[in-house]
Amino acid sequence: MAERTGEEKARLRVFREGSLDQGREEAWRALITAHAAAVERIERGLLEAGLPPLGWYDVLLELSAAPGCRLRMHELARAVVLSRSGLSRLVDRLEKAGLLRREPDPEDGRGSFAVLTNEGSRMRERMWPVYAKGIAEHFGAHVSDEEAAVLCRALGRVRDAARGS
Amino acid sequence: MAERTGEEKARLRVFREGSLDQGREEAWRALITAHAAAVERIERGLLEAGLPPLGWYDVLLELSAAPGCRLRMHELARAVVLSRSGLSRLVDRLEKAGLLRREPDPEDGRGSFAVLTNEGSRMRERMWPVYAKGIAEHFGAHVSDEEAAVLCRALGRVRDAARGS
DNA sequence: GTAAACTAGTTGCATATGCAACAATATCGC
DNA sequence: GCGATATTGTTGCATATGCAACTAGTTTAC
Repeated sequence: MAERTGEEKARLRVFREGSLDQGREEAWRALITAHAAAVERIERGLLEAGLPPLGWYDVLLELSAAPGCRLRMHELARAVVLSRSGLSRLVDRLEKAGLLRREPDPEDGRGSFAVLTNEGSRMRERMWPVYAKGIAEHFGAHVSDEEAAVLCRALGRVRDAARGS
Repeated sequence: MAERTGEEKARLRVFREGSLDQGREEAWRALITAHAAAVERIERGLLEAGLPPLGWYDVLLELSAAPGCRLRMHELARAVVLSRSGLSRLVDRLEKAGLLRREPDPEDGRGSFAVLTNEGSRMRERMWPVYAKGIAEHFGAHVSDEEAAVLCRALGRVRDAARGS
C-alpha cells in the first residue's frame, strides 16, 4: 500500500504534536470497539429475557447504593454520565414504569429527588443475574485477574478526569 | 449501612454462579463509565470545532484503511459495530454530505459498496487532529505505556469475542 | 434589600439507533 | 434445474439522546 506512506507520516507527526503515541491510539480503538460489541451482546441478553435496557439498570443501581435510595437529578445524571435532558427523559420512563418516583427537595425549591421504589428495587434484583451473566460471558471470561485490576485503575483515572472530579 | 448486608450476600452468591468476581465487576463499571465520560468530552471537542461526530470518523477511517477505499455495507457495519439499519442511515448522512458514495457490487446483485470520496478523505484528515487531541487529553494522559498495552490486549480479546471473530 | 448572575430541571426540536418486516438476490439440497 | 432457505440492504416505527431555550428558584454583589 504505497499510497498510505504519506498518510502514515502525517499521522506520526500529529502523534508527536498531540502527545498521542500509537500504543495509546490502539488502546483507545480497542476500548471503543470492545465497549460497543460487549454492550450490544449484553443488551441483547436483557432484551431476550424481557427485561429493560442497560441504562435502566445503571439508574436503579445508583439509587440503591445511595443513602435513602435517593439522589438529586443532577447527581444521578453525573453518576450515569447522561445530559440533564437525557436523564430527565430516562427518569420519566422509569417513573412511568413505577420503578422510582420524583420527590421535591424541601431544602431547594428548584430541585427534586429521584427515589427508588420497592418495585424498582425488585426489578434491579431481577435484572442483575442476567446482566451479571452477560458481563461474565462477554467481558470477564476474556480478562485475567491482573488485567481486570489494571483496567480498574487506569479506566478509573480516565473516568474521574473526564467526569471532572 | 446495615440494610445492605443481605444485598451483598445475594450479590456474592450470584458472582459465584455467573463466575463474575468483584474485581471484574468493578473493571466493567470502570469501562462503561470511562467510555461514556471520555466520549462525551471528545464529542464536545469535535462539535465545538464545527466537525462531524465520532461515528463519522470511524466510518471514514475504516474506509480509508480498506483496499480501494471501499467496503461492503455489512463489512462496514461489523467494523464500526452498528446494526445494519443503523449503518444504512449513517451512510445516508455521509453520502448526502458527499463524504462517500454507494456503488453496486458487480459480483453480488444484492450488495453495495460504500466508497470513500476525496472529500471524505479530506474530512478525515481535518477531523483527526481534533480527535487525536481529545484522545490524548481525555484518555492518553491518564494511562501509562504498560497500561495501554494491557488495555489493548485484553480489550482486543473482548472485542473479538463479542464481535464473533 | 434588590437586581444580576447562576443553577436545577423540563421541553421543543433535530438527530441517532434498533427491531421487525420487506424486496431483491444468492445459495443450498435434492 | 428448481424450490426452500439464507443473506443483503432499506424502510416504518418506536425509542433514546443532546442542544438550546425556557421556567422557577437560589445565591451573590452591592
